[in-house]
Amino acid sequence: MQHRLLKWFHQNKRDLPWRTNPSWYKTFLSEIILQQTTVAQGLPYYQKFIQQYPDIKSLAKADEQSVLHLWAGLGYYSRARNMLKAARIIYTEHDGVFPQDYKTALALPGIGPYSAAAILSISYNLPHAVIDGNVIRVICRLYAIKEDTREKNTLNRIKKHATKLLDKKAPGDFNEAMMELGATTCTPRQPLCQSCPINRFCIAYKKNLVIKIPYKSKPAKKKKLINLVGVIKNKSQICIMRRPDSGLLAGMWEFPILEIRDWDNLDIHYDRFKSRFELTGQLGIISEEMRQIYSHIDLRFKGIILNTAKKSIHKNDYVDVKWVDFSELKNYAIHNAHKKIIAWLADQ
DNA sequence: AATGCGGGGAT
DNA sequence: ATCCCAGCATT
Repeated sequence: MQHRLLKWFHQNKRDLPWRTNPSWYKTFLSEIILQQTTVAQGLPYYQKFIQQYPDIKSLAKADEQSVLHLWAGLGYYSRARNMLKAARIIYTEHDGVFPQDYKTALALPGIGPYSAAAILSISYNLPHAVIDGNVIRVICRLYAIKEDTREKNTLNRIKKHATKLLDKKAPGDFNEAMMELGATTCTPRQPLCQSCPINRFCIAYKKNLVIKIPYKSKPAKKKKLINLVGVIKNKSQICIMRRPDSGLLAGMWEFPILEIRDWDNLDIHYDRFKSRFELTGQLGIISEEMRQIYSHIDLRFKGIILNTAKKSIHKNDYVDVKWVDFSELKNYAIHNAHKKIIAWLADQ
């Protein structure tokens, strides 16, 4: 099994930038970026990061806002913040080299069981089996495991299989091969079982259960939220604020918002917005409804332009305030929902 | 064990 | 509109 898989991998692996002249740093960077993220989505970000921060020293010495700015749009922003923290620890406490044992790796911020196993196996050929979404799917099908993959019990079974299967001579290649197979052949919806190198070992394939496996229970329903997004203008300047360092979109810049229950009584919302930020001013145009789906929130929002004569403003829970020209907005780490507001403004 | 944390693509 | 994908940290 291992031999067939490895041979397939060597013949079919995708040509990805972290695979040419590999180093632990490239692996580290790519693995953090690819957490909860497809290669297609993460690739341009990897290119930007390796260009701007080519080695551990340059990353360790970067400031958080620069890293968040480069990360903006990719989501799960704590990954960026933790990656920076980890880089600083590696640089100052581990002589600038990624730790070579599992426990020490796991202690780094943002490095969990998956990333530790991935980096240690790929960079140092250490025998740790990775368990990611691809591996879960491949193993569930190989052994026709029908139980809910959200359950701890099921994951423990999968981990046992993965550890047993791991090729101890080439753990890095084996791990990459399993994930590559899951990403390109043993896919969720239309798996290419005919061209799978290990279909002869696959119980789900034999029993015609491939499309029913793996089973995953439904996640909780998303909470619905509605925001009024205030584009507060003083002459040519626009007000942006930075969110607190924890919680949703931590540390990111945005236009000040007001949470509302529905779109009725817009005049009242408008007054509440002004009193919340201790503003006076004239209401301008209001945008069409926009939408952003987060992992646990379904957000609908509209932009509303507000012209004010003064720059005094109340911060509320925000930690920083700036007045900038429209053209300067691109220099700030602004999350995707409010990039949609910027696109709307650009259209005016 | 459950929840919080983004974004995008396919159907 | 509704499905799906993908790890880590905190509670």
